[in-house]
Amino acid sequence: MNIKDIANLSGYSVATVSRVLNGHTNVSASAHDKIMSVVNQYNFEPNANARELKRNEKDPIAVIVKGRNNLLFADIIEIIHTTLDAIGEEVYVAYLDEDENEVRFALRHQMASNPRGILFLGGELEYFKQHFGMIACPCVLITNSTTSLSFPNLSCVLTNDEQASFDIVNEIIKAGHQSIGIVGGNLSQGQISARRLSGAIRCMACHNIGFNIHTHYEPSRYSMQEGYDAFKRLIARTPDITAVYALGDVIAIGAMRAAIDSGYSLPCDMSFASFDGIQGARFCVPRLTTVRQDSTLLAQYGVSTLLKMMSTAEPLPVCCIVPHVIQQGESIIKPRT
Amino acid sequence: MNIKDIANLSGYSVATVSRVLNGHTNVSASAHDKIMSVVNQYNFEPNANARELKRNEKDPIAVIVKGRNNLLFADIIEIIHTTLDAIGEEVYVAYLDEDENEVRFALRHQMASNPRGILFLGGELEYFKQHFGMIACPCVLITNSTTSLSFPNLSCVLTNDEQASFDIVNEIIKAGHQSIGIVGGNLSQGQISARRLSGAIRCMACHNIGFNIHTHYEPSRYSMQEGYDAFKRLIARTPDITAVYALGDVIAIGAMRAAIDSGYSLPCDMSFASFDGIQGARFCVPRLTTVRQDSTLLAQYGVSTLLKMMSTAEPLPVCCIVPHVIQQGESIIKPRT
DNA sequence: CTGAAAGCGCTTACAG
DNA sequence: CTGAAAGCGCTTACAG
Repeated sequence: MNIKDIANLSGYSVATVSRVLNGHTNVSASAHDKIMSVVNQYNFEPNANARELKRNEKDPIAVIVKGRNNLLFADIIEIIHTTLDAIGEEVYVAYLDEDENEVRFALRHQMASNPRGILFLGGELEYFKQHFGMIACPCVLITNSTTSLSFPNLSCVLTNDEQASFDIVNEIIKAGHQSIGIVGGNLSQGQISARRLSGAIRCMACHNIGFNIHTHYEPSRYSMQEGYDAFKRLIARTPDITAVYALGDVIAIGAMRAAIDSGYSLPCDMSFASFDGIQGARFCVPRLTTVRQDSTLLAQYGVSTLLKMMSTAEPLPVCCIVPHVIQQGESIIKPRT
Repeated sequence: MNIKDIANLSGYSVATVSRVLNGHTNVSASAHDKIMSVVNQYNFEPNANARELKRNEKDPIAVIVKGRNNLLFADIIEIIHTTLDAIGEEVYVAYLDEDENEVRFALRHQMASNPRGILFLGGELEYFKQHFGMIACPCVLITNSTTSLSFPNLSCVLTNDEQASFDIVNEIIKAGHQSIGIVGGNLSQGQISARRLSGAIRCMACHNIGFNIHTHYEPSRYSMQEGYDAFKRLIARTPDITAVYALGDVIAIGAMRAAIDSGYSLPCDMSFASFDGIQGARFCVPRLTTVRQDSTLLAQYGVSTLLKMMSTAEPLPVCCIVPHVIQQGESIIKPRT
């Protein structure tokens, strides 16, 4: 069943059928009604490949997701889908591993499908620096800053990781803690962990609290299991800490579980704070005090920025900082004296 | 940049370029080398729309996901992606709301894109009964049984929800509980919740334990917040229960939090068991005793079943039951006497 | 308002 | 081994 069949069945030409299908107005009411009746009778949908091949030779908006196990990204993708569905935009989502080169992938995808716009969820700035120049369509990087790059077709929307990290560590310090361990991230790759760490260190410095990265910091990937293991290593090395700041909620959930298994009772013996504000943070025991990244805003600004760029002849790249908010839980209390 | 440009640049015809690009063997080594060198120089990728339009006029495998917030599905999708990527199959994923008609969607998608196969994650049998007859390609429904339908191009892979539910409730009863509340699901739609409930009831009946669905059962959608609320309603109505069986881990996590907020201490005052085996179940406090659905096997059997059907002229629909396993946690202990 | 025709970028018989 | 040509299912000037 194709447009030619519909033409035969309705007694009109394929051109007129095509016009009706695309909502053009220069069609008589009787042609419109006749054609739509047979379209509906057969539940006809035009072939997407042929349509895109002609239309403007542009494919749907692409979403390139870096990392498969990221609950925040999962949230954001859902909202992107909902928003774009609502305005009738198709979405193509590609999931890459954390260490894959997303810009290379985008280049290949551009060749094969010529997307009208690309949303990157997560990204390594080094890759952008090297290869992004060959990307032609408007793009938005969500959760990382591109201001150091200044490509004309690349905007970004993100949380101010450094300041947010400062703010949440401030909560720990306000409660009276002087020896704070930090768990999570990998400083050699991904500037995000580095920014969070640096905000934390700045906050401690402001309060004249010492921080030795060799003894008080322990890296970990963003998973419960790795958070669990990292806490165990940290506490074995530096048992005098009274509070832990985990660079992600999933890390914190693993770390808290490790603390409990190590005989600590929470939050009395050890305070915890973290980053992200995933749903589980509000239901775990104790509830996490965390700094919430607004996934809704990240997604909505990401989409609206991209759409604006797509509809403007001379796109003006922007950098959009989404507000964060301290979400009070029960995981921070005064240290034992 | 298209295949014609590559042809000009290399001095061969588009036909020969196309042959090289598709790995045909009837091409001279010199032509192959020359053409590949310019393809690589420009990082050329053939246009996907034009290619699919010609090739066999078939699009990638489609994955139709019912419900956007399902952690088990998220797991399964990830494995599907990985498996299919590895053999060079493209995947198109569509997320529908829980109450959308996935078979109608598949019909429209078939018209527009003519997929070579469809994987349904979740599905309402009623919709399949009504409209699936018009779907032409091989399909596999994951997490629900299609044996009552007998379409020649529809297989299924699922956990035996009824038996798994029986087994986990048996754990509760073995610990000595006599008054068990059940939280979760919605019996009017989605046979899965009904099967889980019925396995639980059968188990109680086997042990001569009474169960009054009006007092001891409380429905809930599959989310932490709804699990929280449902527990509160249940405990207000039926305070004499000593154990709760939640039909999903996320419901259980919400319900446990509600129990704690109601002044219960866990697991001493109230035992919990649930269904699914998501990652968080191993890190929450107390660790959940749950019956694990094997997302890896569900995904792998789903994919391999689909591929087999796609490669066979006369596909033989199968129903594949994936083993479940009781995952011991700390959430079930003897009731207080 | 409508139709005949060109063309989007590919693949694949067909002929050599 | 290679190329000229047809055709996949659409959309859109162009002409009427």
